[in-house]
Amino acid sequence: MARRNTAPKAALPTASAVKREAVLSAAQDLFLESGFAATSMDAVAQRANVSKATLYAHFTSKTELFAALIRGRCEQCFGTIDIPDAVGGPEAGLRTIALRFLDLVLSPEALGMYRVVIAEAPRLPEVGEAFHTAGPSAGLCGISGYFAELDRLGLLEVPDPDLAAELFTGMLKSDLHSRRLLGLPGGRPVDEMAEAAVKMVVAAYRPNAKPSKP
Amino acid sequence: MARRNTAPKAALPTASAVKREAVLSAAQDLFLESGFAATSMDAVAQRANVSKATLYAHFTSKTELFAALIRGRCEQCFGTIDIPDAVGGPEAGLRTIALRFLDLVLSPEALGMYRVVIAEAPRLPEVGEAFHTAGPSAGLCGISGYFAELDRLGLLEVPDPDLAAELFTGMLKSDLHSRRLLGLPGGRPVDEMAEAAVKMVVAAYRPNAKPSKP
DNA sequence: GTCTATAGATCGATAGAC
DNA sequence: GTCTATCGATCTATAGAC
Repeated sequence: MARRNTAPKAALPTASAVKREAVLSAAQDLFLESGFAATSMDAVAQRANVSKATLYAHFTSKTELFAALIRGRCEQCFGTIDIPDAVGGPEAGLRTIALRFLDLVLSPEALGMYRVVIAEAPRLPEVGEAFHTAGPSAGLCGISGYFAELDRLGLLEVPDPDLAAELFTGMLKSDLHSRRLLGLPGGRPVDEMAEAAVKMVVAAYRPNAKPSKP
Repeated sequence: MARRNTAPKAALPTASAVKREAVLSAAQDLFLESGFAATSMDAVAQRANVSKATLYAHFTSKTELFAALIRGRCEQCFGTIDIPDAVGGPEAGLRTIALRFLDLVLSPEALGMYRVVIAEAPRLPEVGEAFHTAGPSAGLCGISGYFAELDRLGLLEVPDPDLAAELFTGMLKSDLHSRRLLGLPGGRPVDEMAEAAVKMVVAAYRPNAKPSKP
C-alpha cells in the first residue's frame, strides 16, 4: 500500500525517476547551450550517465524529450514576480517590479530558453505556445494587475492595464534583451532602463495630465 | 581591358558569380526556414542547382557560408526607415515611423533572420554583432535622430534621444515581436500598438509637462 | 528498465577527371 | 570552376541479452 505515493517522485524517488531527472537535467544543459539540432542523443545519455536505450525508454524521440523539457522547465526558469502593494506612490513599486522583471528575463537560463525555443518554434508550434504562456505571458499578467490596482487607488490613470503592462515591459526589454539574446555585451545598465521606463509610464499616466490633448 | 569591371558583378555577371548568388539565395531560404544545424550542404547545393564541390569552391565551410549570408543580407532584409520631417506636430511623424518600424521588424524575412542568428549567436559572436549593427542598431539610430530634431524644434522635450528611441521601439515591439518569433498568431493589432506607443511618448515628453515632479 | 552493440541513414568535406 | 563519386564520422533509433 506504500508502493504508490500521493506525492509522486518526492518522498520515494525510484531509481527510474532519478534517471529520468538526470536525463532532463543533462538535456537542459546541452539544448540550452548548443541548440536542438546540434545536440545529440549520445551526448545527452553520456552526460546523464545513462545508456541511450534507457534514454529512449523514457522519451520516445529527441523531439519529445525537447518538448517535455521546455514544458517542465520554463515555469521554474522564469520564476515569479512578486508584486508589491501599491501604497506609497507608484514609482517605488514599479521600480521593484521592473528590476525583478529584468533580472528574470535577462538571466542566462531564460536567455537560453528564449534562444532554443525561438529557433525551433517554427517546427514545434505547441512548444512555442507553452513557453509563451508560462513565460512572457505570465509575467505580463501579474504586472497588468499592478497597473489595475494603481488605477483603482487613483495613483495613476491607467485605462487599459494590459496595454500598459505590454508597453512597460517592452520599454524594459528595449534593446537590452535583443543584445543579450545575440550574446552582445554593453547596452545601458539595467537600473537605468528601469528608471527610464518607470519615469515614462508615470509621466504618461499621471492623473490630471490628459494624454496629448489638454 | 574590359575583363575586370569597376562595378563588380553588376554589368557583367560571370557564370561563377551567378552560381554564387544562387547558392546564397538557396542558403537564405533553407537556413531561415530550418535553422543552421538542420540545413545540410547537400540541400543547399540541390536547391541552388549546383554541385556540392562548386559550393565548397565558393565557401570554404558551412559556417563561412552562413556568416557570409548574414553579413550580406541583413541590411537588405531590414531595409531602411525613411524619416519624415518633423513639422506639423510630432504625432504624425512618429506614427509613420512606428508603422514602418513594425513593418520591417515583423516581416517574415526579418523574423527568420532573428531566429537563426539568435540561435547561433552563442557560437558565432561576430555574426551576432554584424546582425545587430546592420539591423536593430541602425534602426535605433535613425529614430534617435528624429527625436533629437523634435527636441530641437521644441515640439517635444527629449533630453536623451537615444534613450527615447530605445523606449519607443521597445514599446512598439512589446509582446508582438516575441509572439511572432515564437510563431504565435494573435496579440494586439500593429496599428493599435503604434498608436499607444506614440501617445505614451508624446504624453511623457510633452513640453511644460515636467516628468513626475512638477 | 537497463545495458552493449549495431543497423541504417545522413552529414561535412574532399579527390580526381575535365 | 565545375562536375561525379566517395570517404569517414556521426546521428537517430532499435535489437536482444539480462
